[in-house]
Amino acid sequence: MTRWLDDEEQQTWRAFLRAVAVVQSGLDAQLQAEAGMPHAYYELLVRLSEAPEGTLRMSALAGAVHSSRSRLSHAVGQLEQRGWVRRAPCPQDRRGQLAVLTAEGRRALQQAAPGHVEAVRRLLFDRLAPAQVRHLRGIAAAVAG
Amino acid sequence: MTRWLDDEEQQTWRAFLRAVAVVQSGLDAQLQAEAGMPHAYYELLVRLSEAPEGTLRMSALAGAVHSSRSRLSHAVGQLEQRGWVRRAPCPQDRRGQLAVLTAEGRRALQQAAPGHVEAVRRLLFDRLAPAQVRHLRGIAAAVAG
DNA sequence: CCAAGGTAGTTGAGCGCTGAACTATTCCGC
DNA sequence: GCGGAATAGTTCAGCGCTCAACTACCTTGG
Repeated sequence: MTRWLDDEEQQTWRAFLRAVAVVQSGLDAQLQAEAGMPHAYYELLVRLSEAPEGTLRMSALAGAVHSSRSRLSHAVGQLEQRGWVRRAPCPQDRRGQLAVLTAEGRRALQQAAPGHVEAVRRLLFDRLAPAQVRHLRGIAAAVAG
Repeated sequence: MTRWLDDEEQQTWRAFLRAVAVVQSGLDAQLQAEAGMPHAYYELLVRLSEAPEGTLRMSALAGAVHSSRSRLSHAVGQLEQRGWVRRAPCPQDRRGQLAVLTAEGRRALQQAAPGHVEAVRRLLFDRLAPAQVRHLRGIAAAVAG
């Protein structure tokens, strides 16, 4: 009944898990060491920095990083404590909150970015041939669904 | 100086992150819901089940799943509390500990496995063409390093 | 209008992980 | 052999996440 994995699939699966672990832990280690933030927080800063006025509704930000509302609320709380983000009431909807990137937050992001990009290259792109990078794009898109 | 990501790399990277998040959260959700354990614990049970006598030195088990000693110690503590693993002193090295899969642990693994494999297929393999699976293997191996 | 249900966001408890001490044992060079 | 370094494993504090309430506000049907 169960469609078990054959040997090749098993190997692919385990290599996949290992690769993901290597990339993620490497990424988190680099950001934590050099910028004092986990990767999830870095992504929040990136999304905010790309938004007009560095501002996004909480729910829009949650959607952008595919995070739960709860997680985002905790995370923004942390970012706020560090002075990288501030909350503001949403004019159109009094239930809503805006997350606003502060100047200090933008500075923190700019300082973190080069090391982060370097890590992304070192951990992922530099290890792949150009054809593999092309393939990865399609694979990732298909899996992301 | 910094080798920034071009548009295509950016898209690949974000798709990769998203794909990984989908697979991991889907996997964890399935195991948590149907077997009451996180994926990391499932992997420990798998590695133990593959070892002779269902037994491995703590450090060997840590190596097998690429886990820190600290993390493993906590995890085995949990598995022990659930009766799925027991600890035993290591005869050759009095510093050492053996993690031993119990009959109950093996049963828990057998019950969890079909649903887990189904999730792996649904989240990863079913979304990829055969050629993509072949490519993924090489990519994952290269990144796992 | 206004009550019922949906939506936005927060909060609190508990879990798993990390990194840094800490203990106990073994290994190694003199 | 013996004293110092390395190794095995545990423990603790703190962090980020999940899940389930909970509050506050908006929307919609009667």
